[in-house]
Amino acid sequence: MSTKTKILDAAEQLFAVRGFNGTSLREITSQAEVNLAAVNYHFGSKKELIKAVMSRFLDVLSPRLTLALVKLCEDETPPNLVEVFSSFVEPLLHLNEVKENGTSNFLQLLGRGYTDSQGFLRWFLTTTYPEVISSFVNAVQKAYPELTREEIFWRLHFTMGTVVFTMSSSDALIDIAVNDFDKQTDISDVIKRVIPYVAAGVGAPINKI
Amino acid sequence: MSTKTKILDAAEQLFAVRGFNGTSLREITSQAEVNLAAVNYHFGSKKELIKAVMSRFLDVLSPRLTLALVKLCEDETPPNLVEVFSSFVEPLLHLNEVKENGTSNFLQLLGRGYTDSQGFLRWFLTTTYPEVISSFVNAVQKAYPELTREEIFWRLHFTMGTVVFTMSSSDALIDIAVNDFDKQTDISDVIKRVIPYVAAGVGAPINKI
DNA sequence: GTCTATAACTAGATAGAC
DNA sequence: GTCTATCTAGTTATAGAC
Repeated sequence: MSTKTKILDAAEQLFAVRGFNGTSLREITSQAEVNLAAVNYHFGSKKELIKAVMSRFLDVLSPRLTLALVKLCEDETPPNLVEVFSSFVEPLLHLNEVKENGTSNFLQLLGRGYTDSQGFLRWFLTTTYPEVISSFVNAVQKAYPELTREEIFWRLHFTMGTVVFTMSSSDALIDIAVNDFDKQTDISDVIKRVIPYVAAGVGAPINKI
Repeated sequence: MSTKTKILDAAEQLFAVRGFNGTSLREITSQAEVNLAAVNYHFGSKKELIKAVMSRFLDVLSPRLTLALVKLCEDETPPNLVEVFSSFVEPLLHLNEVKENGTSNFLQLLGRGYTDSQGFLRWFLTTTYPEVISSFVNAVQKAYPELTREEIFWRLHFTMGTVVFTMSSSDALIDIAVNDFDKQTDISDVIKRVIPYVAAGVGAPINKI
């Protein structure tokens, strides 16, 4: 296993748990059992390392997810919102096959990236992987044509919040669920629970304000 | 204006924008125009300062919100979910009268607190202000009795995510909305938009998994 | 490519003069 | 209560030997 990969793996796990700001290069390199200077040799800076960690997931997820959404829209009959959000399940869970804990790590990182580091990750995501977002907006518009683009904008951000926040604290939530309700739960259960919630939210009646 | 208040005001604003980890005591004291050592003199540590900033809001919000929720549940007819979530509006907007930008700052801080600092704020909130949470769970249960406690647990966390995430990036979202849709928007508009979303989410049909 | 050593800087906290 | 000065420990990043 190369030094580069060792760094990426350690960074991924630590970033997910402690956030980007909360993780030092020293912690990463000591967990990876490589030299501190290796990060700067291989990635140039901490910011570039963050991008590399995210890209490793996004390069796998983005085409799969875009394809699923485009395919759904090709049907004669328009999709419903539960179907739109269900399109995320396979591409997201596929990350578990690429990497141990891939799905959970990725979603937690996404959550971190939106609140740590003043929106730099939002910028990176929207400029580097815009096709995911546009195919998603497209699918929602087909499923619920009465929604204005403005209303879609807001509701997609609410959805992003729901998912990202839930996932960034999913470990704690799963712990609580196991203790309080004595139910074994994992990340795919959480995903299945969140789909009806966000589908209903996006599909809520339009409120004139 | 006392040194203590000057520190609280500066910390509140900086924490909201940059997060707790992302704000140094030096930034706070220099914006407050007080001496660095004053923070430790008045609050003891950065952690205690964070608690003090949050408590200033929670001491006002908590009784008002609890009262509104309890009152709603006293009616003969059970409340609907839109009414439950609408109960939050007045107590939240009231924070604007206590402090300039109070509502927005508080909600942003709440968002920060859930992702920064490994759940220490979650612990602080649930142990110090438990009556808000229990009166909320109670109201939801009255509005939608078919929901199991476990399902309520999950959906309330999804809701927390929606609100907290939206609010922690509300400045950026409002900017985008103003630019892309040419619509003046403020925090109370965002709150009004989010209510139908979360009400529909919590009220979603139950999915057997 | 990988290492040691260290530069250059920032963090939170505190002792002690006033 | 408020100040300066300083401590200790942490940070990212890099120069240069191997």
